Amino acid sequence: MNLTMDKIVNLCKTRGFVFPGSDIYGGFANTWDFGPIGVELKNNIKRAWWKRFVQESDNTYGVDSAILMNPKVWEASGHVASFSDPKMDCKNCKTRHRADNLIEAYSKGKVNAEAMTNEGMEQYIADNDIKCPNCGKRDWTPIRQFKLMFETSRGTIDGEKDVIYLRPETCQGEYVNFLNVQRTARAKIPFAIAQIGKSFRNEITPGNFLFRTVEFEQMELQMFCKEDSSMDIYNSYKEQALKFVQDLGLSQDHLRFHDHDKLAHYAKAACDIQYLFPIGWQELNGIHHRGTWDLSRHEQFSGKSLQYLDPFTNERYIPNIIEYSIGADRLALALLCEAYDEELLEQGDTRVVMHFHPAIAPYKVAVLPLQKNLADKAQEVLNKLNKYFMCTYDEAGSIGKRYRRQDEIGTPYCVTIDFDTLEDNTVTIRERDSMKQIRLDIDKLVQYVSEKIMF
RNA sequence: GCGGGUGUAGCUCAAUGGUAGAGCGCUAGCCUUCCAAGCUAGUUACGUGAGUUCGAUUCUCAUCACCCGCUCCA
Repeated sequence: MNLTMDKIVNLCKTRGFVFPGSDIYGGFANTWDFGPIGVELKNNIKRAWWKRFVQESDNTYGVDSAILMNPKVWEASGHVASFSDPKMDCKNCKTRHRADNLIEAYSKGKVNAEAMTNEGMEQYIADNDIKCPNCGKRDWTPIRQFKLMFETSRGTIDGEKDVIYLRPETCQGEYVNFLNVQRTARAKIPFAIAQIGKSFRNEITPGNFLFRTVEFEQMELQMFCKEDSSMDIYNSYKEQALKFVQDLGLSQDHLRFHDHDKLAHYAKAACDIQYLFPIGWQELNGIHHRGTWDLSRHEQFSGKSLQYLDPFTNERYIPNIIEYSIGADRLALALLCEAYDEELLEQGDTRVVMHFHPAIAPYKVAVLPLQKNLADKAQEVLNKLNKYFMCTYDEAGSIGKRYRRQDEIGTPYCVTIDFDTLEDNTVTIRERDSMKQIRLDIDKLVQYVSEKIMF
């Protein structure tokens, strides 16, 4: 099977995983709305991540910080200064380039373009006759800034508004709460703060369905540690991050580490886990050794001490930070791609089966009366099961057709009520992947399914 | 923002200067005791605006939206 993004998008739209944002207005570029089964999938993914990294960890604490933060946070983080790129277009071949990259490439890194003004960069490019790397001509537009943070304003009186920003990353919410969490949780280093939440980036060229969107959800944690153990922790998170996505069902063949050779100015080490999407190898998550940069900057900009007092040695220090961050939407996309399977049928047709791990499948159980006159009993069973997990019900069409409907959205179990059910209180439970059927007492269903869907 | 492309039922596609059809899907009914049955009925569309024309879904222009490149990295 040749898996394309189109197939995934199509399935998502027709079955109700994901719809184009603002659909009835013709859409709104690079926004997507999760539909009835998409929201279940995504919630299950978030729950699985939280369970693995917060619930089952003895030193990780959650927060849910505000999206809108004091603008000084973004000055401290460097986003106000650097999160807007100086871009120039080549008028000849219509390609776009970053002025600072052009200068640094030309000078082989000897000139620090980040320290230059836009006018300075334009002048430098003119003086040195820097040409378009694509077509070789020098026919540039002036530099324009592309602001990567969404701006909004606070204050109801026009003209007296303060510019504030939609957060471009969630981690600052952990950094500013570092001591709050440490104190109230009585946490000792090493410990981590985790968060799941939305971030916003005014990307120039987003795209590829859920892969890059202007509004996206991050699942990330910041581990605060001593410098001497920081590399061990960094490496440990690489392994944990890989195991997590493998446990969710991503195959080993579709995953690889990608260590960065070019590091951000604050980073001591950085590594991605890449997934083989239909569009090629792309980043799924990142693990970054951020050193003391973030907390030092916040100390500097806030004027508050962010030092940790080690209760064993009585030394005070700013901890190192290891960041582990994964995109929830991006992971959902990877899992949709991984689960997607087309089965060849006799007439040469195909049908789609989604092989989700049961823990992330939108519906765990579909309750199906063999015939419509068994609907009452089926409803009774449904009402028992949906106290424990997400279920669906279907009585329309033949039983085979209904099994296929469920296969197409990845429901792992179908429970069929037949006439024997009325006599002996048993049902047929049919498993998606094996298509095996067993007979089970109704009162044992909850336990049976619970064990199977455990993550 | 720039260049190219696209726009007809929920989906996949047709046809046409005289306002549109199919398959799939979906809904209801009949039938049916475990993997796409059958029969009957029903369901829904020309992105928006202007121009040419007696008349535009079709031609022209504009506009909007989306897709693909130029970017970046959760």
